Amino acid sequence: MTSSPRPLVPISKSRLHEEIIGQIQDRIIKGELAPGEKLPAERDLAQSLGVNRGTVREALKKLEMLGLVEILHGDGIYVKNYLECGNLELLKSIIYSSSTMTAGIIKNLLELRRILAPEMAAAAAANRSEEDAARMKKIIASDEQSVLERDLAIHSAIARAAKNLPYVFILNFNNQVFRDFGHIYFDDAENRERSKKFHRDITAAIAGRKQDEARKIMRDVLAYTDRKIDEYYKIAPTKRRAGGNS
Amino acid sequence: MTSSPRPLVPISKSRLHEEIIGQIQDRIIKGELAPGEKLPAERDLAQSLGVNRGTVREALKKLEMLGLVEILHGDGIYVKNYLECGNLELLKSIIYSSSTMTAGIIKNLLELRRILAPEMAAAAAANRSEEDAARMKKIIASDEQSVLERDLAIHSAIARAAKNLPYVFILNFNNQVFRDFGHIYFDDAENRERSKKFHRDITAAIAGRKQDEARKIMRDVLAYTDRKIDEYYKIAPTKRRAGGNS
DNA sequence: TTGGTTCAGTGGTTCGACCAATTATAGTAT
DNA sequence: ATACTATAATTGGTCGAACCACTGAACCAA
Repeated sequence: MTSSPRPLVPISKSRLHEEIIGQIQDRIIKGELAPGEKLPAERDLAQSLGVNRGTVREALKKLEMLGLVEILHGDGIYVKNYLECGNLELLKSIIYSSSTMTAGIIKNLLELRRILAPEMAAAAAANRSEEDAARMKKIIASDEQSVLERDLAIHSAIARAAKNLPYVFILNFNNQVFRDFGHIYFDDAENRERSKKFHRDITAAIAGRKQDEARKIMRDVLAYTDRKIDEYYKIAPTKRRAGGNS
Repeated sequence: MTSSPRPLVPISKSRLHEEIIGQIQDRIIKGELAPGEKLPAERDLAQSLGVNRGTVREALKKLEMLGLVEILHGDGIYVKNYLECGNLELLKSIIYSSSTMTAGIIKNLLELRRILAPEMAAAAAANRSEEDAARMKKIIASDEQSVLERDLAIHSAIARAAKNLPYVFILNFNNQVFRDFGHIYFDDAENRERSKKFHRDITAAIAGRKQDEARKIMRDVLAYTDRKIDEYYKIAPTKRRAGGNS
């Protein structure tokens, strides 16, 4: 109740080609379209969907960039094995589309974070610039945003301070997911206070270049948050719509 | 020298819109196009580039999926801050485009792998199915592929056995990069033998559900390989073309 | 069997037109 | 002068038809 702004609605901006992407993507992820399978020709797809060929092409361009299909000039369009691609954007689609997997994948993400984040916090303490420290202090000082947003910002700042670009990308992906599921943790007032303290402590440790302390602070806070989130999913394993298929 | 077949040529398939993507992407990554900046209208871009508007649109659709631009109906096209997106596909573009950053990012990737892989190996030992064990044994039995390919396959199999989908995606990304840079390590005959032994040992540990052993084997082998690769970059820090800008 | 040719199918690109959403502008009422 | 409204201009979204470039398969010739 306290403050669950939930930024209104995503709103599907119409955009026909997005609809086409969704349809094909779903069929691939559900396994209806097997890897290696050949899709109908663009002209046939356009006719089947009742849209213009150019619109189909725009959708296919996005699907190709996602790593779901491979387009071969003069040959055809083939379904790729999405498990063999390394596109996290696609993983996000899977998380948000199949509610049966969501809880499991969230747990997986938390596990990865529990392993990586403490080490990256230590790296941040070692590699931080003055600008990094200033950025973190500014975040904990601002009282405007929600605690959730500040938490995401702090983690992002730590990633930048660690000077590990791939980790920045992974962390950003994590944040994009946690922004939508973080309310599980931040709806509780005590948890919010605990986070604020964490923000101050980790900022002080990194600003003070104390690697071991930063690592320990991060490890402890994640152990706590993960336990809380785990309890939530244990209590309400599937509070979502029933009637889903396998 | 042993066996560098170099399968002739990949050949760039032209594809006009790919060229457009490259141009805009480069300008954004180089900072010539700042985040928030508005791009020319599609019609103007088409005229400037001397191509059709539909072609420009296909390029923009891919750039949007990459997370480099944001397209607003009736408004315009805006450059996004790519550091705030979580798209690893984009990271790959950065690795392959700016040779000045490549070595550093490779080191970053190795660091992440050194942290994650041992834990995931332990998780694989805990969660593996019979199918996972069989897959790994099949890989080490096949004598057809190169050691590099077998190494990538083993790591991929471990990731799948760990039952952590996000890690599968991250690992696949790693593999895509290491497939192009792995020769740094696998050109050496002794290293190749060492890898073969590692494949056997880690497979046995995971098949035997020995978590601690799997973790240790993975940690040890990565400590060795990373040291070798680090030596390479120390000896030949920039063996590439000179004259690059900052 | 080998190599070259033809041909149908498919993706790639182009042109021109119109629809839909946003923004800027001018105008009106208060 | 201000605030609201209607209009026009700008921009992305879709459409339709046509042609180019590449691929694969069938066919033919050496």
